[in-house]
Amino acid sequence: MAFLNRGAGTMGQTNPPFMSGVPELLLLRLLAQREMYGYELVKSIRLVTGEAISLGEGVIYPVLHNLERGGALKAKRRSVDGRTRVYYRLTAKGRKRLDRLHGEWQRIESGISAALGPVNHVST
Amino acid sequence: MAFLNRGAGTMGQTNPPFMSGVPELLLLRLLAQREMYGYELVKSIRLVTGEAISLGEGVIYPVLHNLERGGALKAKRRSVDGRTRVYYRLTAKGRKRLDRLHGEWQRIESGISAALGPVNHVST
DNA sequence: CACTATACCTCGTAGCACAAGGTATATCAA
DNA sequence: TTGATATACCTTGTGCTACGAGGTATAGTG
Repeated sequence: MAFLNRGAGTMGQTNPPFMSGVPELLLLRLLAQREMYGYELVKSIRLVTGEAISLGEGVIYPVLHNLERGGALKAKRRSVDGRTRVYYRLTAKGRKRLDRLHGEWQRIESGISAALGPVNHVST
Repeated sequence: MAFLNRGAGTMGQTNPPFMSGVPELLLLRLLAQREMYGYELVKSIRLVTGEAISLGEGVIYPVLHNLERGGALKAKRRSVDGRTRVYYRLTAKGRKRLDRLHGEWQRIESGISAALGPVNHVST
């Protein structure tokens, strides 16, 4: 069935692993509440997830850059106390992307929930 | 800080991506209910997740083999209608692994839930 | 003056999930 | 008979994500 290749072209294009994009989702979500800078986002993610998820700067910064390049975020450099911060703000495009990713996540999450089980509540 | 390398040894050992291991979790969970064979598991995952998650044979079989090698599963070949099936059964070790992965998943899932939002309920 | 915290960044790599393809048998239809 | 479809197993190569490590620079503290 190699002939019904998705994108056409040179071949060999794989779909992103089904569980990926969570870092992106978290970033977009946080930035939907207020504008923040990278280092702050790193700390914030650990905080809001109750230490459950801890993403390093090596994960955050590249994602931030990608999102900006894609037009989902707008960056603004600002100097505070002699330190340069890069603040990110969600654009309309980013908002849409957030909604899409959010939906995808919910689908997956509820799928897994269903598989993991009835959770053995008190039965009727 | 390269000196506080986790396992010691040759260097360069990375942690598994924080969201991985879900295929494994699903397989273990299904096999905790009853013994099944590979091809059946492929279909089953699509079913129980309500089409939300669809893992191909290229994902399932290798994971199955790994789990068996690790002693979490016990395999048994059986011939049905002239077709050879490899049935997998959960071992005690597999049961423990399932519980561990299940716990980890819950931690992560609730972390993400928390981040994604209070869901804007009626506030006090 | 060293150490820690803040704040940005990039590079190399490990590991995972993926598509594609390959083997073989059974069933059904043309 | 031939071909297609479904069952049932498998492995190989690769794309991509997330990861750790490391690098720069400034500010504050002991």
